[in-house]
Amino acid sequence: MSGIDKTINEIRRFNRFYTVSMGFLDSDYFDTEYSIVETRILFEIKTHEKCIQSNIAKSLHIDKSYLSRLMKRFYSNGLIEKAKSDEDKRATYIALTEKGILETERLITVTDNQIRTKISGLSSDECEELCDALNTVILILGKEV
Amino acid sequence: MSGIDKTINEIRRFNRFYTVSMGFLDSDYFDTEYSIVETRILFEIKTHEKCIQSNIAKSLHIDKSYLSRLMKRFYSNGLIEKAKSDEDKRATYIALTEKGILETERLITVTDNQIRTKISGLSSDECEELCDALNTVILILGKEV
DNA sequence: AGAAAATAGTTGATATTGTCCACTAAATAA
DNA sequence: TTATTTAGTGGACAATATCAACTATTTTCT
Repeated sequence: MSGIDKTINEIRRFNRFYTVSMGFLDSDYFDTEYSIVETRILFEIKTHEKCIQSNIAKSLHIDKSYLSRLMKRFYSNGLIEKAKSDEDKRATYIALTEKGILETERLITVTDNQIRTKISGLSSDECEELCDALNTVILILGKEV
Repeated sequence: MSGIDKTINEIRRFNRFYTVSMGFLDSDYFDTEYSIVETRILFEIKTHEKCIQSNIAKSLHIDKSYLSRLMKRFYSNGLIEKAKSDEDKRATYIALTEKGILETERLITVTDNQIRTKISGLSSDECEELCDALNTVILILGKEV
């Protein structure tokens, strides 16, 4: 078996482990009112200036019409505000409202606590080793994308 | 910030990266006729002797009624066969049929190839480093579950 | 042994999530 | 200037998932 094949197997094994371990399969695992995708979108808006829908759709690989509807809901729930772009009259800049910021931060806290529970038994050496390992994966795979 | 907090942040960062990178957000990314969960179930059946539904439901964290319906579909599509358990008359042993085995193997090949594409640019050193890192994550987090 | 609780699995009803296509309006390329 | 691409919306619908109620066993507990 070549190095590539070995790596593919390892990635598969990791994916089986990690998706279950983090609860990506059971979509209400992070027991908030928001789905994983919604959480990710809110985070995306929070961390990007002059955020427009098509960029979110591209970076998260989600359907633009689906995103449009989710945005509509965020808007009616008062989580986001819109501002017409001057540079491009088709586009709308999206930003979190005060309420949206609070809500997103609450969401982050909740999921942080869920992660905290998972790793509560780790020693600081293990924490460091884990961080290094995760970072290594990002560095290596990140070059590929 | 404590080591734990740093680790939580790193896990969040990793999750953001990895879910997008592997396409877990865009559910048709692995462009097969099967969802991620379905693929996982078929794999679970393939790798376990005397497989029963409640075990699958537990290990993948999915709803038993939902699983029941998916199984029904696998059955009508001729992917699985059932055998009454003698030890427990409530339970049914599930196994892949010949067709189910072929189908699952095809599925594995397809997803393998998708992973292969992602990592095609890696050197063998990078492959090894990646494997080590993934394995480290499993070892450290695996103790916790 | 017998009552109570737990487990395996199914089904109805329904909610949530996501897709596909067609469309308008504006921007960019030819 | 015509053609193509891009930003975003909405209708119609399909796929995915949840919840509660139910039967039939099995296990637990006294």
